[in-house]
Amino acid sequence: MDSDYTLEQTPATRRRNKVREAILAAAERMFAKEGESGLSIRRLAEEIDYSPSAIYKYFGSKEELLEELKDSFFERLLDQVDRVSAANMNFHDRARACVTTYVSTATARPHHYAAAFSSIPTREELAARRQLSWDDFIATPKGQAFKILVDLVEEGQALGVFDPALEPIKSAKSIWASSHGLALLMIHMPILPDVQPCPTQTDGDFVAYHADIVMRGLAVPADPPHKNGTR
Amino acid sequence: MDSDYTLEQTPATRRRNKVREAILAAAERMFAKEGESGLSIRRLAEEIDYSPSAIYKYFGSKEELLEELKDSFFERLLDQVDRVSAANMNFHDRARACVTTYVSTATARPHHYAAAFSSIPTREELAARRQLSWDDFIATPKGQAFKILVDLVEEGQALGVFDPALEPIKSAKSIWASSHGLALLMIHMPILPDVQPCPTQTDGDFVAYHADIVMRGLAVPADPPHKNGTR
DNA sequence: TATTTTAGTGAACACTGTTCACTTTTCGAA
DNA sequence: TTCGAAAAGTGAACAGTGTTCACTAAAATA
Repeated sequence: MDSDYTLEQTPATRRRNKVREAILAAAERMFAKEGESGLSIRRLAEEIDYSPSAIYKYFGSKEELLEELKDSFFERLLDQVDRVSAANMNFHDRARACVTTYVSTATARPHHYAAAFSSIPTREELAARRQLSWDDFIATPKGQAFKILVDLVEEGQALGVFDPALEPIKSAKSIWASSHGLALLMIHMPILPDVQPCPTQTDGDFVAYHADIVMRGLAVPADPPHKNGTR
Repeated sequence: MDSDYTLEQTPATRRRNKVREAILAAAERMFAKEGESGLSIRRLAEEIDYSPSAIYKYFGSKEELLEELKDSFFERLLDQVDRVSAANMNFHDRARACVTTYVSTATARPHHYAAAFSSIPTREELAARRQLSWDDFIATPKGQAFKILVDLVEEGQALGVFDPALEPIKSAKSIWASSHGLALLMIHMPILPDVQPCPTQTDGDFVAYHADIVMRGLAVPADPPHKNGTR
């Protein structure tokens, strides 16, 4: 136990943190380039001139290490979107910017983003997670990202831009799904944008295009929902 | 080489196909339950009472085997959506059903769907894929799925339901992104639907809700795009 | 200075996908 | 039917993985 404030690090802990950071930096580099399969503990150890078992003095397992990479990435992502959501723009541009920022930050580090949503919970894990309350969820990074969207929808409704009949939480989930989907489609199927006959279109443009369509989906409808269009 | 029609299988090839199917069936079972990490060649061999090396007489590699599982899943998925897209319903319901069918088929086999979009192409692979033409793309299963959406958008525009100013290909990509995103969000973050204060909402309901919002995004807009909503 | 805690290592374990020389079985033609 | 070739299947081995653990060397503490 440290006797006084632990804020001032002893040389020992400073050295230790330095090694830890070196491990993380090398892991980050390898992971960004080759993804989870390209990051092996042994190659990582070789990269930083340590023995493989040394890494286990800093991280409990490879999964823990990866978790840290993913988490810090998602926090960067959250930070970017948070900043944009508080920017000084008119509502439409701001809302669109939230989506485009999210997608472009995600696609800038494809392996990180894909890995951040890679785990498929089992039945038991699912049951366990059901326990956590709304407040607990909102405290997690992903919960905070979600809250940004909920607030955005509510603001849009207050401004009369979004349909007041929509439920903010559901709408936020819809926006997230649409953004998430575009990001992953661009990551895993980057052919799509280029197959179109008019190759003047770039990736970034389509992201904005998609964002606008998403916004339009929440807008005040033209008239009572169509019931025509029968075959 | 076979002298006559190869349609009538010899006992040898029939036996061979039987073993091949047995391998695929066991692999399918293991993969559906535990995903890619839970499917090992050795455990698979044990499951069907063969030696690990025997499997390599039927599949060039584990990746090839997985490819076959993923492909056949995606073809089932495509088939489902294709059937729905040709069903006898009014346009709105049919379009919505395409999305909901896609999502629920995807989430019914989470590991399959996630794996079908798991590969992240490298620079070189990307350059290679850029070569393939629109016609080549449309011939692939994913291209066919995409084409269903393009046709759907064009039909909606012809019916006056969708905004004629939208480009069908871009709109189709937008729909796919939104559907893809919801499917993966439900697979990887199944907490989301349940955190809402009103727990009467079930998963399936939200899929339809989301599908409706997606449709609204393509609908004829209420009036010339809003320019208000300034902060 | 003596002792205890920490940092780091090398060898081992239990896995993995994959290959290859080898045996056994099956099949088609002489 | 017999003989040779092709196919089916195997066991051992290789190279790789994550992880553990007894062990040494160094640093921090008393």
